[in-house]
Amino acid sequence: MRARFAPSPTGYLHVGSARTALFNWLAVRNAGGELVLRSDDTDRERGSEEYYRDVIDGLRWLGLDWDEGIEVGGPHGSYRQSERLTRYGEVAEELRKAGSAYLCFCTPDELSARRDEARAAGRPPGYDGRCRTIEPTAASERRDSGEAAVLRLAIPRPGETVFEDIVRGEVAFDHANVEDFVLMRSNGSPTYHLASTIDDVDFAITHVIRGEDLLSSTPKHILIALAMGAEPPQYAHLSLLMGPDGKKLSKRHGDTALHAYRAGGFLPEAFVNYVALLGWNFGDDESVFTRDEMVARFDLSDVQKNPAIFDNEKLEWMNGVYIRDLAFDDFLARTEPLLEADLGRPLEDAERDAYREIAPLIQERMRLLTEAPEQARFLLVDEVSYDPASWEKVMTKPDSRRAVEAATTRLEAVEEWATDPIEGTLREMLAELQLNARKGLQPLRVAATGSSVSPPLFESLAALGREASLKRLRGVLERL
RNA sequence: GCCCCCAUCGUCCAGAGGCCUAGGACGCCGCCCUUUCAAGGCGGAAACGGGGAUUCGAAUUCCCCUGGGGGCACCA
Repeated sequence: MRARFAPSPTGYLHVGSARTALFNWLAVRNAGGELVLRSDDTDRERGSEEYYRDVIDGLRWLGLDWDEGIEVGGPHGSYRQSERLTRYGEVAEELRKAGSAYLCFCTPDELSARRDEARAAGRPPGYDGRCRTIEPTAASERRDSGEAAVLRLAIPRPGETVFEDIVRGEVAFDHANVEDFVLMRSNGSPTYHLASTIDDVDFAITHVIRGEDLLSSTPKHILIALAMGAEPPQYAHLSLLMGPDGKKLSKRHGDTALHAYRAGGFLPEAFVNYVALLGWNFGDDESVFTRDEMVARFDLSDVQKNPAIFDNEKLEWMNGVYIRDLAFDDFLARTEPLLEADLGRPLEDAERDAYREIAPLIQERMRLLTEAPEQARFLLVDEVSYDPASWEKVMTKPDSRRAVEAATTRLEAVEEWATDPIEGTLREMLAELQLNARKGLQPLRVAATGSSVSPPLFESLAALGREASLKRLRGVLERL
């Protein structure tokens, strides 16, 4: 099996393309075949190097490797279409000479006028084929004398293209609905249909796995391959990803660029696991599984035919599962840089130690890596800023001042500043003041961390250190 | 307008004629645990779009309708 992922660098890699890439990768790895990465960059107006890099970075981040193609090379020469233009020209000329394609001199204005006409009359809006009857030699002469011409494929008429789609089963298109489409533009550049199909043939691609948006273009690609004398590959058309409103996933639904998920604190493993579930299932009612397990069980023919809605909630849940699963060192390696970015400076040794003390507790309660700075910030700043809602909710209660006062006095006397002694001391305080934990401890939490939501209190105080903890308690006393 | 694809809880998937009083996961709602928040445990609400046909028997097969999606460029 040889499959390919062929993004066009006209935008950032978005989650829909990432899923297509993943399914290609899974199919290939399951079959022990090769994955080719090429760049369909024939659109030089919209393409850019920045997008090209973004696609590659995105695939690498997801851990989807390829065996051949851009960046890694391979036996088929350049894998960027912009560098294969002469090849496309050669094939186009061969097709024309063989009579499979013909020159067309209709102007864009004429074409769109006729298209509107046909649409209004309820006929298929495709090109009507009028230049097809022009004598080939006469046509070449007109072109050679400078008249603008495009090259069109002469679709067999009457006719029909039927193929067996791996996910959809048999699909048939009557050629009455397939126009004699353009192969070469009047400026001599190939269209997507031509370039892409030639590449698939030249690179010996056996399986084309792509989005359903290309389903109705498939007869065109099959017909080109056939005209080239090649055997068309097998096709698998994946349903599209939708936004929460059931419409095709797009910028309207927020940032759909893959890099936004990376920046948003998602783990690539979680992202891959979640996306694999969109249109496929692992079996056994399991939804969390490793990459190896996924590869072992993946089968294109099990892929769902209907479109799936991308559910950020479930992705976040899964991300939390993966975060909790991270080895501690790995967790630190992934979150400490975020803390430093948040602080705008490197962590000092003492801060690093403090963070590592409560990091296990933070790890348990995160869904996104980006929450680490929020949870640990109280350890790393001199002055906490009090969350207004938390202050209002907790500090305005009648017992708050007593609790903070009593806690301050008692904590000052704690000999060993560690979780257990702190807890012991504070529990005594609760008993003495006859306060329950909610009333007596929440004020301390807000005082120490600035928020009513934080890692567990005793550990937080221990990690904060005696001086800083007491300073914050006293500071609160002044405000109460 | 024309062509193609699709149709099970709010969402993602199980279900390939009787095992279905339709199963799991996310989310949601209770309860438990608990110093907050999470995590975890237990329980709950929640779906086969409609109509025909085939069959002793349809979520599962066929047809129609409806609904949703995609495509119809000298874009990819």
